[in-house]
Amino acid sequence: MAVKTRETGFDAGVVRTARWGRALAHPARVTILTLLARRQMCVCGEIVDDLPLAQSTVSQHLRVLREEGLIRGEVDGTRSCYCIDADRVRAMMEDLNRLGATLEREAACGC
Amino acid sequence: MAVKTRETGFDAGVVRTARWGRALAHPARVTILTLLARRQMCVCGEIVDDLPLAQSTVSQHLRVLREEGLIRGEVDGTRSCYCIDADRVRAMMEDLNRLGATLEREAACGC
DNA sequence: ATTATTTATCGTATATCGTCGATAAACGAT
DNA sequence: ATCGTTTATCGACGATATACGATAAATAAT
Repeated sequence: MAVKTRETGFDAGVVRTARWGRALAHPARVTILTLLARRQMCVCGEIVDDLPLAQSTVSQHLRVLREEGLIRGEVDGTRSCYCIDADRVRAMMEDLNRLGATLEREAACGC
Repeated sequence: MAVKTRETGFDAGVVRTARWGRALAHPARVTILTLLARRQMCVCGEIVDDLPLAQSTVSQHLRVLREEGLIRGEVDGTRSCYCIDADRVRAMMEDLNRLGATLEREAACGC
């Protein structure tokens, strides 16, 4: 604890949690994740059909999720095949639950 | 399920989850929440002292958290007293854990 | 070989976010 | 009444985020 990142002055763990938040901060990205979970198989461009967004925009959101490690992509011929990275999802949920536990612990306040 | 918001075309539950993500998407806001949890009492401007940001900026982040309902504020004389809204935090964690459960359920994929 | 399909990236436009200083409002203290 | 303290809001500005169309690259299909 109390490890601050030099640039921002924020606790490193807090920064990590905030990055998870940012990854989930757009409905398109949450939708993509649930979509990839629903179909057991890695889906590719069908994601575009299920979203009210242009193909290039969906590709951007996929990139964000990929950069955070929540999904992995593989090229399969002309199409791309994405799937959830279970380990990273678990890591994310651990961080988020750690925050939740911290917040709920002493939530009894006189306000 | 399958309730879409008219404006965006996204599932309503997904939009709600994304809003939680957005609330947590900045280190300052995560810090504020943990700070309010650490001190049992509602703290006010001491938050500013613990953050590497200007007072007005902190006030903005407080506003975001307030708008999402995660914290509540009360004016006490010349100072403002904030504290965590335990119910909303619980609601947030429920939503996030629901997402987590969905994502981890069928994470076994051939990729 | 040509054509069609799929997807990532580029360029760009717009909107939202993050930040600060300045200011105003409310209150306590003198 | 005046002054200091605290905090929310405003205005401005740069930085990100979001969105789209166009394009390029790679492959499949003819």
